[in-house]
Amino acid sequence: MKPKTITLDDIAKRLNVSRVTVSKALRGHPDISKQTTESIKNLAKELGYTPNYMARNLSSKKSHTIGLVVPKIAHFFFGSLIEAVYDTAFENNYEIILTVSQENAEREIKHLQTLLSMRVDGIIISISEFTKDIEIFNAVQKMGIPLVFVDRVMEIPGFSSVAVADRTGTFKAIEHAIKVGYSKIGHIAGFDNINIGNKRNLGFEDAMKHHNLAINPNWVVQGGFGEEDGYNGFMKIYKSGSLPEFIFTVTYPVALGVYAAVDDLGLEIPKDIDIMCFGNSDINRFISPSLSCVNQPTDKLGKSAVELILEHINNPNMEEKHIEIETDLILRETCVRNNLKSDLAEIQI
Amino acid sequence: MKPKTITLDDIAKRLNVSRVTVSKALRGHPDISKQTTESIKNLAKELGYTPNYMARNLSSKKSHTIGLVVPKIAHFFFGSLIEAVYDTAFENNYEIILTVSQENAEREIKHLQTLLSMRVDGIIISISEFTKDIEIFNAVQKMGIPLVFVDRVMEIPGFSSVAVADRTGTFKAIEHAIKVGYSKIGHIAGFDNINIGNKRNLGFEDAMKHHNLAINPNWVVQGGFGEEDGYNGFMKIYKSGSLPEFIFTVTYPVALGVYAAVDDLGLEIPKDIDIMCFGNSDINRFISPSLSCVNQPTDKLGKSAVELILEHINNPNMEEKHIEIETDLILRETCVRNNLKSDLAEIQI
DNA sequence: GTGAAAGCGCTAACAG
DNA sequence: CTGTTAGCGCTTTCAC
Repeated sequence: MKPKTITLDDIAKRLNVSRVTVSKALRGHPDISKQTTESIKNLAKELGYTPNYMARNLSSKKSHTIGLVVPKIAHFFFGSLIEAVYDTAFENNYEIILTVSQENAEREIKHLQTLLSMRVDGIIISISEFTKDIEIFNAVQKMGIPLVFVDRVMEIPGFSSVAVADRTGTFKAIEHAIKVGYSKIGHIAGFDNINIGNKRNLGFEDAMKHHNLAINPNWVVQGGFGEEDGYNGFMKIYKSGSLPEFIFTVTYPVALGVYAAVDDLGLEIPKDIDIMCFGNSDINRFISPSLSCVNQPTDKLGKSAVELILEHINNPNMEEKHIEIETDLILRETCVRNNLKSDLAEIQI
Repeated sequence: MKPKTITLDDIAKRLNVSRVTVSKALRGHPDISKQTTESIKNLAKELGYTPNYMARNLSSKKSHTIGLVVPKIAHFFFGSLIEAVYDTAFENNYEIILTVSQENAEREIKHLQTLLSMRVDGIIISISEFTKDIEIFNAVQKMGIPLVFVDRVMEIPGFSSVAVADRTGTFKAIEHAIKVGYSKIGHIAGFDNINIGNKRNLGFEDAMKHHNLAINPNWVVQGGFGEEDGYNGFMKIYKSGSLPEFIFTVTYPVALGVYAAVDDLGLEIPKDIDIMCFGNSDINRFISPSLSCVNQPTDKLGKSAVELILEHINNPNMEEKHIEIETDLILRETCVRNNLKSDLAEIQI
C-alpha cells in the first residue's frame, strides 16, 4: 500500500556508486568530487529522497534534538519561553521535542522517560508545581544526558540552571512601592518548596527589613500560582480585619484573582488597595487599571537555556553553571507615585 | 566518557535467553511465559534499561509520533489548540513533534521536511498566513504520510480538514448585532486568499444580504490578522468621513487594534462605536469594556484533529473527510442590547 | 514458549 | 576520491 520510500541504496544503484558515496555526497563531505556530488544531489532531488533521521541518528548516535518539558503551554510566560527556545534551537539547527506536564509530577516523569528513550541530546525543563522526587533526574544523569533547569529550578548537584533574579526582582518591586509611599504592605505568596515561591518570599522580606518595615503576618498568605489562589488569598486578608495599602502577588494570575476579589467586595484598585505582581503578560496591559509588574525577559531566558544545554552537549565534561537573568519593572497604572496615571503610557525601569 | 547504555542484549546475556525473548517480554507479548517475563522485567528495571525508540521505530517502521505545525505559540488560540492536541495525543499514547512556522512559508516547508525525515506517522498543520505553494503537500502525499489541516485549511484533494464554522459563526455575530439594533455595520476583514479570511467575509455578506442591509464599501477593510491591522483598518474607516455603528473584526488582535485607535481618537466603545470579533481570548474578558466574540472551541478542534489523523493512520485507505465545528457567541459588555452591561456577567449562546 | 536469521537505513572507520 | 566492512538496537518472520 504505502509507496516504497527511496533510500541511499536506490540512488547508489542507479548511479553505480556505493551507498557510502551517496551518503557522503548528500552531506557535502569533502571526500567526494564535485561532479559526483552534484549528480547524486540531482538524482536525490529528482527521486524525492527524504533522509531517514531514525536511521541516521541510530547509527551516528546523535539526534540533533533537545527535549523540552514545561508545565503549561497556554500561559503567557511559558508560551513566550517556548517560543524563544524554539527560535534559538532553530537558529542552531536543533529540533525541539516539547512535552507538557500539565503541572503533574507523574506525567513529567513519563515525559522525561520518553525523551530519554528518544535519545535526545539534551533536556531543558521547567518543573511542575509539585515535583519533589529526584530519582528521575538521577536516571537522566546516569544516562549521561545533559539537563538544564529553566525558571523553575531544582537544586541538584551536577545540573545547570537558568533563572530570573526572583529575589532581587521582588526586592525592586517592594522598594518601588515603598518609594511610592506605601508602608502597609501585603504579599500573596507562592509556596516555599519551589524556588520561584521561595526566592520571591525572601525578596519581599529583604525589602521590608531593609526599609525597617514590619511584616504583618495577617497580610501574608502562601498558596499556589493560579487565579483562585489570588482570589482566596485576598479574601483571607480581607477577613483578617484590616487591609494593607499595597499587595504584591507572586504571579499575574494571582493578581487577576485579587482584581476579581476586590471587585466582588466593592472595593477599587488602586484607591482602596494598590497592587503589583511578579511576571508580565498581555493581560497586564489590557486590564483596567493596567497592572504594573516585575518583568521576566522570557526571550533571554529561553535563549540562555538553549545555549547552555548546547554547551553541555558539545562539552560533556563542562562544570555546572548557574545563570541569573536580571528583571526590570514595568510600570503602568497601578503602584504609581501619586497615582498620576493619566500621562503614563508605560515605562520600563 | 558516556556511560554505556544498556541494551536488550545485555539483559539477554545475563539471563541466558535470546534478545528476542527479552524484546517480547518487555512488550508483554503473550509468547513468553509469565515467569520469564517477570524476571526479565525485573532485571530491566534494576539495570535501568531505557528502550531506544530510534532503533525500535527504525525496525518497526512506526514512530508513534504525530507532527504538528502551527504559525505561532504565544497566541491564545494556538496555545489552547496545541494544548488540546497534546492532551488528546497523550491519551492515545502518541507523541507530538511540534514545530512553529512563525507565519513564514519557507520555514513551514523546512519543518514539514523535517517531520517527514523524522518519519512521523501523520501530520497536523495550521498553515501560515502566507502559504500558497502546494508542492510540499504533494511530496507529503507521495510519501504516503497522512496529513490533516486544522483551522487554517488549504483545499487540496486527498487531505482531510477540521475547521470551525467560520461562515455561519460570522453570520451569527452580525445577526446578533442587527438584533441589538445596528444597521450601519462595518467589517475589518482578513485577506480572501485564506479560508479563515474568506469564509468570514462570506458570512458577513450573507448576514447583510439576509437582512436587506447595504454594505458600505468604506466600512469594509481587508488586511492581516494583527493588532496593527486593526489599528490601521479603523483609522482608514474613520478617515473615510463617516463611522458605522458597529464593527466586526476578523480576529481578536484586530479588535484590540481598534480599541487602541478608538482611544487615540478620543472616542468611546460602545457609545461611539460598538464591536465584536471572531475568536475568544483571555484578554477579551479583561479588557474594558469586555469584548464579545464568536468563540472557537479550541479543545474540540484539537481533539478532532488528532482523532482524524489517527483514523487516517490506522486506515490508510480512508477517504478524505471534512469536519466543521460549530461556534457559539460569548456576550460580554460590547454589542449588548440597549447596552445593559450592568447585570451581564457573561453569557454563551 | 523460545530463538535464529534477516534486515530496517544509515554512518564510521578504515583500506585501497 | 571511492568502496568495504561492520554495526547502531531493535523487531519481524518463521522454524523448532
